[in-house]
Amino acid sequence: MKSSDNFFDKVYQVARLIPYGRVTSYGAIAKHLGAARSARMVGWAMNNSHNQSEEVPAHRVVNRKGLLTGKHHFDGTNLMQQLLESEGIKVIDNQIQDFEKVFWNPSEELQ
DNA sequence: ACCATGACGTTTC
DNA sequence: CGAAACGCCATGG
Repeated sequence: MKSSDNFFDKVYQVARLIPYGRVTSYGAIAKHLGAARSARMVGWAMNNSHNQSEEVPAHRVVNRKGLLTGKHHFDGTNLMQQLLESEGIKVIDNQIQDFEKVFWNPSEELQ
């Protein structure tokens, strides 16, 4: 356990706030946390999300292009895609369709 | 303290 | 329009 888990904790909390059928990007979360240039850290936090006691919907977090870059880190190869499709999100070849439509901006939606 | 890595993002060629 | 390089920042060795 780290002392400055605050950053990671924030990422996890925001990730859990993602509504059903919606997705967000690492940069959006990072920006909302005040670390717009730490988008990579958000991804790193997701990598550590398995360390968290509570489950984190990391499958709802993708890169700015709407590409499931992190699907490779899931148990299955297409688990992430299936989870998103299960929520009504169209995913083709690791690419989310209508990404801007399902995009969830924490800074705006959460206000 | 320094070097290497990473589920990103933006700019440049 | 597509690919590559650079930048940013935190964690680990």
